[in-house]
Amino acid sequence: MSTGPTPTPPRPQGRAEAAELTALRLVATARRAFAVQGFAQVSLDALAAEAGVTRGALHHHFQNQAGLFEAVFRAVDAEIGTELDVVYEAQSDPWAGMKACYHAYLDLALRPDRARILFRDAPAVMGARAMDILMNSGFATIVEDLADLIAHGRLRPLDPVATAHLLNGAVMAQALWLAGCEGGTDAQRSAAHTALEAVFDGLTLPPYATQTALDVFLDSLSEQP
Amino acid sequence: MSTGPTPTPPRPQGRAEAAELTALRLVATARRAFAVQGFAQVSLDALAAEAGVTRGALHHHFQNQAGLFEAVFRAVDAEIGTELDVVYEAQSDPWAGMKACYHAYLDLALRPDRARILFRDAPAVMGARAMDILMNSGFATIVEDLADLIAHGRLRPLDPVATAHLLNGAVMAQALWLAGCEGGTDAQRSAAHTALEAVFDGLTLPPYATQTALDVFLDSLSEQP
DNA sequence: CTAACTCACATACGGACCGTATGTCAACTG
DNA sequence: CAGTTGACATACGGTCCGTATGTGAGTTAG
Repeated sequence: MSTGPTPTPPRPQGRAEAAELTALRLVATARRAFAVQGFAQVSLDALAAEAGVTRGALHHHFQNQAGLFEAVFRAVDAEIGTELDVVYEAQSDPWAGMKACYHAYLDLALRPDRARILFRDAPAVMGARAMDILMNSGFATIVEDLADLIAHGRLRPLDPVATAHLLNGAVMAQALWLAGCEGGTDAQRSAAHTALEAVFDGLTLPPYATQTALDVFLDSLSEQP
Repeated sequence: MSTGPTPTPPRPQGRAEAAELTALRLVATARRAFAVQGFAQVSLDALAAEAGVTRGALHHHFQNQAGLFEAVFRAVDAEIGTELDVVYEAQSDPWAGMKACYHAYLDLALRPDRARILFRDAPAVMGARAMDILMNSGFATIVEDLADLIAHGRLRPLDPVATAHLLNGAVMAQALWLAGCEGGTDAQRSAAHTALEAVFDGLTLPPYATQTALDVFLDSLSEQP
């Protein structure tokens, strides 16, 4: 067999692989353009030229500008998902892992190259589907983990599905709000994290639910205007 | 003087009044169009025709489509402001009045003919200025009232400006989130109100800060999925 | 091995739409 | 009453998008 055909051919690149590459190149180029210029300011002509193809190729892979945007949107969402997997694995405790993921989501999703796409343009371009997609990313996993935590007595006996909606809604609200303020000030971002921590405290069993995080946050308001 | 010229002439309508009328007509027509079709789907040709003028008149009053949108945006924001004044006056207690205003803001701003303009299209069209304008609507008044409440011992000794930012940010985050979900379900809306009430509880002095509202909300999650 | 077929992509076309530049006529002013 | 201002209409140029059609390389069947 010597240097026989590898299971993943590296060079030959049949027609299908080449097509997928151009689609990926278009998505990558579009992502950069959408992030810095915004959806409405991006010209498909310029975009295709920058990607080294014509608009014909673009319309072959994506129905229209909104379709291309949705592909970019899903790519960014998926990318955050894989990064969150790393965050989760780094924590030994499942409850700590879940909390770390929500905190990390705020930072990861609000990165300048992502915030505009996810939270500023997506609602206008995709409507309610935008938030639906973001909310349901890894939703099933969250529900499972919550059910486990509740079953093991780590959390109050809440409905896992409703609680997952609550947590996702809370973090999404903070993200939308901060994205609308150009990422927000450092104080605003830390306030969002503290508010999130307060929600987590509320989910734990009574001995842990002291609402200390919210108190600390409110007290800090007295000092730094 | 008999029937001399009234201070607000009802009929004659000089050139200035007529011009203002057409501008108002354009804003009113645009508001309806933006609310139902969304910014990007509105044609200025059709808009001007529906208002009974040409696009030349439109561009005489507004620089471009974004300028017209911003006029509509500010009109909606101002309209909510006057409605909130009524809500505030209906409450005898200043703290109750402030709380009622924030709760009312959620309902008033999320009305179907307003939510899309304020929270879905505005961030894409106007950028960060959108949230800036909404945040600063009546901001000075809120700060004054908070300072009074704190001085009279109704609230914890917090910085009024920072607290006003906190409250406005909280209600704006809830509104943005619900607007992204097509107004949200009834359960989501009541959850937003409950979360808001929890923040209010946290601002009151220790004897009142029992976080009961959040507890009630969390307990309710166990029953209705 | 070759001929037919498929498909990724390019080219060409028609049309909607926007912003500006220019024209016009009524209302105001000295 | 003549000059000026300003509100609005008309006309034009240009950008951009979506589709329809053409083409040539890659794939497959016989």
